[in-house]
Amino acid sequence: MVALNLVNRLNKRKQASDQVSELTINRLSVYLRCLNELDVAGTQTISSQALAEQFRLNAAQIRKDLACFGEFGVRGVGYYIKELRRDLRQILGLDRHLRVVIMGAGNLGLALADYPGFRQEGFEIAALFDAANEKIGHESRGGVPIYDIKALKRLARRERLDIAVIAVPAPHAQPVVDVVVVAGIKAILNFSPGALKVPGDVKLKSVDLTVSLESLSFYLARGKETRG
Amino acid sequence: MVALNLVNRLNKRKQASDQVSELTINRLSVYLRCLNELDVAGTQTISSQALAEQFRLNAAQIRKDLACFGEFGVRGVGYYIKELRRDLRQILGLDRHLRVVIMGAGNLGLALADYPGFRQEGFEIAALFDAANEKIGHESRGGVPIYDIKALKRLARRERLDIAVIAVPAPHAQPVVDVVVVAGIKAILNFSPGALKVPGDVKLKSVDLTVSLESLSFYLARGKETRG
DNA sequence: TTTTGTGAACTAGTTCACAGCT
DNA sequence: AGCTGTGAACTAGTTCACAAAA
Repeated sequence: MVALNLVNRLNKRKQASDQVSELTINRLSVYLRCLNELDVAGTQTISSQALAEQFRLNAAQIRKDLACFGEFGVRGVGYYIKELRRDLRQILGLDRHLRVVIMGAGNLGLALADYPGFRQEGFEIAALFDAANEKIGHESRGGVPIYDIKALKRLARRERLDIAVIAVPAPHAQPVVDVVVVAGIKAILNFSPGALKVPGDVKLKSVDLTVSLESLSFYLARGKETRG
Repeated sequence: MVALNLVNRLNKRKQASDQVSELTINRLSVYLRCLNELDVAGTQTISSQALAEQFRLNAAQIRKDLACFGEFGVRGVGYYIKELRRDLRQILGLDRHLRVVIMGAGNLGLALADYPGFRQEGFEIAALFDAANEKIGHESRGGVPIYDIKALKRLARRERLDIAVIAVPAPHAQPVVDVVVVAGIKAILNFSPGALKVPGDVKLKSVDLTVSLESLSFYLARGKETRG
């Protein structure tokens, strides 16, 4: 009976082509983290209302976000945490092992290689790549090996590499991205400032630390003005 | 004559209370970086159209963004790069020295402390703070000193600290943020996953690396489906 | 003529409110 | 009774298109 319900729900799942917003995807990831915590705490079910209160969000928003992918709730009850957790992991593609490489074995690259948050949810930091001879052959504190950037294409051919993280200085970012693209990697998380060009079939996501800091600066300047 | 025009423009500047969107602020920071590059390259003026082409953005968008703060362009000409650069720096509050502290002297905190992008545009990494005795008294490779987190309040009283960067493990994030808030710091850049609570007069900006990676994972899973 | 600044039109995203299950 | 799923209403953000200025 439960099994049949599950099949029904999965069948109802909407087509991928519906074009889901990036904001929705980001929130699914947030919901998943919350569900993980609730699951560990032993909670069985949660309503969209209760979940919304966790991050001062609107309950309808959560329901709409989930509705992009099917019907996961039970009216009068809410969502079964274990079930929704499993469904979200599947939607986000976390039900398989994902191999990540980090381009640039400088301070930032090395820190990201050993960042515990990346290890969770099935991500594996497979390797670091750098152009500097003195770094090649060594490894991060956490044991991630550092290879020559020239070896990326070879490694990518030998084993599947899913995501590349760009942690090289700004002037090298575009050439390094080009190497990543040629190696056939289809998803890039970029930490270097400035715009990068990638082909249409490559998903690029950028985290711009300078922009983040400068926007905080704006609110500081603005705040003073308002209060003054 | 030029001086008079400048005064006119600044007088026209709209009130801060207009409530400018965060997206606009982020873009201003992007425009500024572009203007810096153009200025170094010796370019004198640029039209919103030409600027828009740099990051496949709409020209009207740029003009609207700027219009939130006044009239900076010259019809038939475009924008004088040096002038607009100076105006944007002022709007973003970058015309003064900003002091940044980093909470957490782990891999990530140490990497951020020496990150060259932060040094630009007037940001100074004043100190790292950690709770681990064996770290206190040492410094980052780049020479940023590591202090005891208990000393934050004292330091904040002695010298102005503008922005705190949270680079501690997730379970410590909220308590550390509380310490930062008590020390009177009004802007926080958070790298730890999960929601944090701050009072209304503190501006919190979060960069969630797990969410970024998981959203890339979604597009990988989705892409396969579409192509398959 | 060129290009800004901006109202109007459009598009995307959020919230409301309620029918319909359980 | 309680809570989901969703159309309708609303709000925010983007793009168009053109009058006005240099």
